[in-house]
Formats: sequence, structure tokens, C-alpha cells
Amino acid sequence: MDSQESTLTIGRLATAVGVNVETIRFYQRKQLLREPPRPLGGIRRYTEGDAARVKFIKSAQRLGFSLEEIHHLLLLDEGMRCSKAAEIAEIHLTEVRARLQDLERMESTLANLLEKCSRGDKNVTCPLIAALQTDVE
Amino acid sequence: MDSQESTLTIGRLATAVGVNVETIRFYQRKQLLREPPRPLGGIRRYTEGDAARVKFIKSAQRLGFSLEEIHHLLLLDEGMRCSKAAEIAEIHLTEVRARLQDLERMESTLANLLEKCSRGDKNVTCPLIAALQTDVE
DNA sequence: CTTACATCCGTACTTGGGTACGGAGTCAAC
DNA sequence: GTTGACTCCGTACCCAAGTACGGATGTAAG
Repeated sequence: MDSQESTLTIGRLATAVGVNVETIRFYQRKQLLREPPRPLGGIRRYTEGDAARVKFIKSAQRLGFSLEEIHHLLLLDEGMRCSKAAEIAEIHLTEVRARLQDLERMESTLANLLEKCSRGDKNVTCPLIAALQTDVE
Repeated sequence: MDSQESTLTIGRLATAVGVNVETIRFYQRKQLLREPPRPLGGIRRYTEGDAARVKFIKSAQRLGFSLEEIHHLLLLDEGMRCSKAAEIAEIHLTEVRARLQDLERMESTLANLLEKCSRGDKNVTCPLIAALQTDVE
């Protein structure tokens, strides 16, 4: 049933995940994605796993991670010595939690603005800048 | 008390917020930051408000927003017609909530990995890719 | 078996977000 | 009133993350 793998050409993979063919090839050059074996002068075939990987890259980028950071995260997914994994995970976890806090503050500030608006206030300001002033001195 | 404004030169502003002088000037060219009046051939002075604005820009960038999106967010902070503000806020709120979900999943996946490690497992994998598979079909 | 369309691969170009450079002006301290 | 550090401004350069180009090869349909 799930042996129906390897049916994707690069073009179909690209449209499936919503990126350019060149982007796939670019990720391969950057070692973010494997380059499937090429059957003697033939055409490479990709799996659903490859598609998931590209989607992950795109999602992580939306969250503000660089391709280099994403490279580390992907290594975690692949499995590795625990001590090393923990080291990487810890660094990223700290970052992720900091971003979560900022995003939560941004969320509530924006939600607040919308509520004020629906109350019928004509002109509004939205203290967004203040929302992200983390610098607790 | 708070009339002790405008004491920052561009260099002091830059070091205060931890960016390059050139970055400040770049943001001014991009209209993300006002260019304070220049007293007849003299030197521009910046306020704490300018510093907060630059910090906001940097924080928002970490959250994955582009300078163009940040430009919109800053307009909200400045106050505007409610209908227009609501429109902008709504778009960004949707985005922010989607990112929050992804980040939360990433957070719990990473936290989980760390816990498994501290339990003494030798080798671990971290289903990070799966964590961000949002595509609810 | 040829025609149309895709893949392959190398190289070149683009865009966003800065950095660096250099000559001229300013300002404070000696 | 000169020296040193800083500002001003324009222009040029840089890196990350793609995008585009184009000739050669592969492959499916008529």
C-alpha cells in the first residue's frame, strides 16, 4: 500500500509542495535534501518523505529559521547520539520559547485592536512596539 | 522628567540597540524610521522612541516578518482609521496564529526529545518534520 | 521515429537585507 | 586652531535564498 513510493519526478514534487523546481535543486546543493539515485542516465524519482521534508523547510522558514538552522533541526529528525542531539535541541528550544512569548504578545495586542475596532471606536492606535519590549531591566 | 529626550546621536542609538550605524541609515531610507531634523548643518538627534522602534523591527524580524510586513505593523502602532487598521490587523493576526501553532508543536517536540535524552536513551530521533505537518486533508 | 515536453546540470542573474568605503563637514578638548 | 572621533551622504559591495537560461539528454504519445 505504501510501497507506492518514488513516483514523483522533480517537477511533480515541486508543484506538490508549492515551490519552484529550481528551489528543489537548490536545497539539494545545500544538502538539505538528498539527491535520489539516478538510474543510468535516467530521471530521478522522489518520495513522499522528500515532499514532507521540503514542506518542513518552508514551515520552519516562516518561523524565522535560516536554512542553516533548519539543517541542524533536520539532523535531529534523522536521529543521532543523544548527547549531541540534546545539545542542539536545547539551543533551539530556548530560541523557540523566546519567539513564542513575542508571538503571544503580538497576538493579544492585535486581537485587542480588533476588539476595540468592533466596539466602534473610530480611530485607534495599537501599542505593538510596546508589546515586544522584552528588555526587563 | 521625560524631556530628557533627543540625546542620542546615530552612533549611540546604534550601539544602544545593538545594530550597525549603517543599518539605522538603511531603515531610514526604507521609511521604517524617521530621519530627525538636522539643525542647519549640524548633527541629528534621536529619541528613546526611535530606539524602541528599531528594537521592534529586530524582534519582528526574528519572528519571520519581512521589512515590508513590519512597515505595515508599524503603521498600526502609529494610529489610523479603524476600518483600515482592522483590515491590516486581521491579516497579520491570522498569520501570527498559524505561526504560534507551528511554534508550539515545535516546542513540545523539542522538549520531548530532551526529556527522552535525560531518561538515558542512547540514541534518539526527533519527529520534527511530522510536528509541522499541518496539511489537514 | 519524430515531436513535444520534462529532466539534468552548470552558470549567471535577482532581490532583500544589510555592510563597507571615502571624502567632506562638525564638534569637543586640548 | 589643530587633532581625533564622529556624522553625513552617496555609491559600491556583500551574503542568503532563490530564479532564470540554455544546451544536451530522456521519455511518452501519436
